[in-house]
Amino acid sequence: MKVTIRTVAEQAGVSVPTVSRVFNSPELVNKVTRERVMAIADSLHFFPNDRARALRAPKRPIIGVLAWQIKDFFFGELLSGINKAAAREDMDVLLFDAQLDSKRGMDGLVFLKRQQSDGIIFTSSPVLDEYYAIISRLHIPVVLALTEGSQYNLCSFKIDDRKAAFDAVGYLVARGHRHIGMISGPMEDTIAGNSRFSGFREALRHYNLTYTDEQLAFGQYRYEHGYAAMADLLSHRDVTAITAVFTASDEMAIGAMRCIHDHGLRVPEDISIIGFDNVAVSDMVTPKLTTIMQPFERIGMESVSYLKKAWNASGDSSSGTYFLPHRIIERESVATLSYDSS
Amino acid sequence: MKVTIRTVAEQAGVSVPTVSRVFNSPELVNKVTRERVMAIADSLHFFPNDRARALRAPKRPIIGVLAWQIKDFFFGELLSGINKAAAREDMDVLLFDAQLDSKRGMDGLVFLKRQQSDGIIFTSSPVLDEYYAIISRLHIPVVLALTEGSQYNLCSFKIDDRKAAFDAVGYLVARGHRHIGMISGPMEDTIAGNSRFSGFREALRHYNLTYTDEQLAFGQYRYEHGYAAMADLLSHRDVTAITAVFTASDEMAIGAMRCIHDHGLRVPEDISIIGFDNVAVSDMVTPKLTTIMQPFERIGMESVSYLKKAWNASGDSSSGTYFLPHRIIERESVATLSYDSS
DNA sequence: CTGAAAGCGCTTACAG
DNA sequence: CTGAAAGCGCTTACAG
Repeated sequence: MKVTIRTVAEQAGVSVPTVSRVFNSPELVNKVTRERVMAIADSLHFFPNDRARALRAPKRPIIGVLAWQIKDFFFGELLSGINKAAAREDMDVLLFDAQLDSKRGMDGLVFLKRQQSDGIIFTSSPVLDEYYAIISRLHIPVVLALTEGSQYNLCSFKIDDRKAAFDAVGYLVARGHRHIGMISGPMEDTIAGNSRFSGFREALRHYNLTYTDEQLAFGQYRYEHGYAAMADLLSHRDVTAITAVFTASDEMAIGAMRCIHDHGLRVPEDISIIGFDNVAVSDMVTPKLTTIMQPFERIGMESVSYLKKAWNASGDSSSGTYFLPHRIIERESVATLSYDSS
Repeated sequence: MKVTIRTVAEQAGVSVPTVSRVFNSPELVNKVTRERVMAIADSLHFFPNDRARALRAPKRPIIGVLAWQIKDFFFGELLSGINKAAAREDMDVLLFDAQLDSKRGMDGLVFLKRQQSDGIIFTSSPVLDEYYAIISRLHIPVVLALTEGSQYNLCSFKIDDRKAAFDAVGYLVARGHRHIGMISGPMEDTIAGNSRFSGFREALRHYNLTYTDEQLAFGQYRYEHGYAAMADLLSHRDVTAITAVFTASDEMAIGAMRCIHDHGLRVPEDISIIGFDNVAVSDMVTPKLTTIMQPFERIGMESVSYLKKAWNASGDSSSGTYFLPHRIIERESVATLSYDSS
């Protein structure tokens, strides 16, 4: 029933090594034999077992990817970058979806290792001590994408979240906004939460803008959280007088825009919104969302290059955080205020 | 450098089989030995090679998934369903991204097979003869998700696209629309293109509505295609008098809504739109999109169950197309017309 | 309870 | 040009 290299050898009346050679170094085998073997292999629908082969022969490198949640809007773009780079470099990629469950994430790390990954790309979720405990025993290079772990001496590729947040506020200020609110991620999230908030806070100070707690609301990055947080912000508008809101994710920005709409106000005429991510949908909503672009595909590709370098440097791979350039994508959700309104 | 079961055995002063037992049937080995081996394995950071193991022992089934384009909005949901079901059933999943390239798709099929997939879920792209030529030699069950291949005797899980399109028109008619346009996928696409158009056409006949070529425009499912197609439809509005448009994908529907907006018209007051898919974003745009829901996660899960059944039935797996129920999700993009407007 | 032997499907020196 | 032998990392009867 099961057809292996051996079945082919028997049918063709040659030895197993000969069949192997037909597939791996055809030039070493006599033309007639080769063609006979090929024909037999074909008629038997033989496919070599790549896993058995990998046991003996040097194999294509395998990149393991740990996804925090595969459904995330940006994950597809990140993975797409990983896949493109891997295809170009003749590597295979193995994916594991943690489904937002950190226990499952830890299992995933072990799974990827046991499946012979030669390196791992760990995405988006903050590195916890429990994760690092595992990572450090893996003895294969691990690179972080869209998250950071400098305290563990891990290398990561991301944008400078703090600076990007600072720039978002700067953009708003340049357009005349002086009262700016923020919808932030949770502070426990050191990357997309805390550091984006810090950049925001720093910018307010830098530009000498007022700040009170009523200018801030929180959400877990999803649409409905953005909606609820905006409702909160709107309820304090009499005291805060905000004319613009910076949001820690595009999805929350879109929720916020809807909330504004439902309150009978308009974006950007009454309130301006600037998002964060530049996921594909931010260009599909009306008004189109002005936002901070994260180069997801590029981050995926850089992560792959890093792993490749780490293998060659075998052992002492450089650590540190590599900031890839972010950029402001100007679209339709931010209005320019005339000066006398400040 | 490389630590295998053998390294552990040597360090622990036991044989290789004993180490193997410690990991696979710990109850068979003496407690002290077991604990010593565990300790050594731990200190050496030993992880068993699951691929070598699979060569000898009965392994967890592997499901290969061929994605047509991983970035597609709905693919994440489909894959999420596959992953959940696979995790529950103790199966592993292997993913290959064709990146819209049918040559790469064919390579992917072979890749998945050679990597020892026990079954394959083939997604979304129509089955071509070249694909089937490969599929038929794989000798493992292949199930289609969101596409169809009854001419090849393949089993598939999807919704009844034709019926769903018919229902979309029915919904519009029930709300008083008599002049209905469509933005269709390409006719060469037998699933999302041709069959949805057929359902549309049939419904027009069934409800006795007029039809001319000017009521139809085409696009490749993306936002910009929807936009362009809508511009086309709008340019003939003086003759077609359409008050509603049925669209073959949500993404095109969203593009169409933007086009209407840019022409100074409003959805749904001036033109109603009904989409197809119910991807996550259709609930995030304004107006929220009324659309046909495809149960992506469920389709993913059913595909997994099918493969499981096919393995047990070993050999003669049932073929045929299984239609999962679609549903109309009523949101904000369709207006109810008063009768005298018809 | 533990080890020696055989083997999973393949590859790669080594002879001839 | 081709085969016999050894081995990749592991597991599983079979003895003892």
